[in-house]
Amino acid sequence: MKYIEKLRNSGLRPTKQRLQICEVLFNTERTFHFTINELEQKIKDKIDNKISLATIYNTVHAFEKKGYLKQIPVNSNQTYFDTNITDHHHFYNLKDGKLIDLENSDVGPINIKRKIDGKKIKSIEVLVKLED
Amino acid sequence: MKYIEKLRNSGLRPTKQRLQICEVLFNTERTFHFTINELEQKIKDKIDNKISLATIYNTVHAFEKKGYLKQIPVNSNQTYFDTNITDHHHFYNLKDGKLIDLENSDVGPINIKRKIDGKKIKSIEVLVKLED
DNA sequence: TGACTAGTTTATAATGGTTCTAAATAGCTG
DNA sequence: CAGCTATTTAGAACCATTATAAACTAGTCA
Repeated sequence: MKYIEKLRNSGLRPTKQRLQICEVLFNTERTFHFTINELEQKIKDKIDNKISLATIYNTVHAFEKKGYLKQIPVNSNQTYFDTNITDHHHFYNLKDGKLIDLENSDVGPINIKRKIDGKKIKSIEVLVKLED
Repeated sequence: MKYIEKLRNSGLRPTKQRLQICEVLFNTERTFHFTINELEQKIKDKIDNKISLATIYNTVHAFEKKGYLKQIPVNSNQTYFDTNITDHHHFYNLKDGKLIDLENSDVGPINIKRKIDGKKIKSIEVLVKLED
């Protein structure tokens, strides 16, 4: 299995559950956005055995901490994640709560001119809200 | 009271509670960011009578709908609001969860080149996460 | 291979921000 | 003032997320 190495190299034990979640998250044609609930559903559809909700939360947070997932800042009661970890931005369709990737070429470079003493920039994220 | 007109013009009855919340939110030297909990505390400090939490939620949402407040997209378990309703962006200090305004001149113009059929852009928001 | 140990998984309970409910209250219009 | 509707309120309900603590498992070392 191709994810065993990846996990071990990150200091995460390659458990059956984590490997299965890797399949769902990363063994895809395209990257995608998801909430925990949507991921839970996807796992149910693709995996025979059950993975508990707590494990899904644990795993998603572990993967995020290792940089395999990104959280997307959106105002919603649910947390959105992205399997596309490259620097990029999002449209957020207010009507259905769906996100759409924006390529960097669609936005242009963003240059933050102001500095805050003792702090460094971890990320720059642009959210473009869409309405009808 | 200077907020009576403002409220009436928006179709909101100028109740005692709403006027008091207006004082806390808008009768200030500077604009500021807040969560509902922080606002609740501020109200307790400045107002003699009690305003119920439900009313605070109702009022904040009513004001947001009327455009007197903006929600700021941040990944947090709490919702952040801003009394500065002009177009501007934010630093988000991950350490303490505090927001800092970025002037538009600190960021430069953001030009979204991609269009989505049938949708128009409601807002463009940049969040710059800060770490140590 | 057989423990030993630390890391994981799991069901379930707990937490906490937010929303709902339904009854009491207060603006507004005539 | 009367009557109507909007608003306020305490408390319950909701629901995403986190904590708990017991069972399990991967990795290690003899």
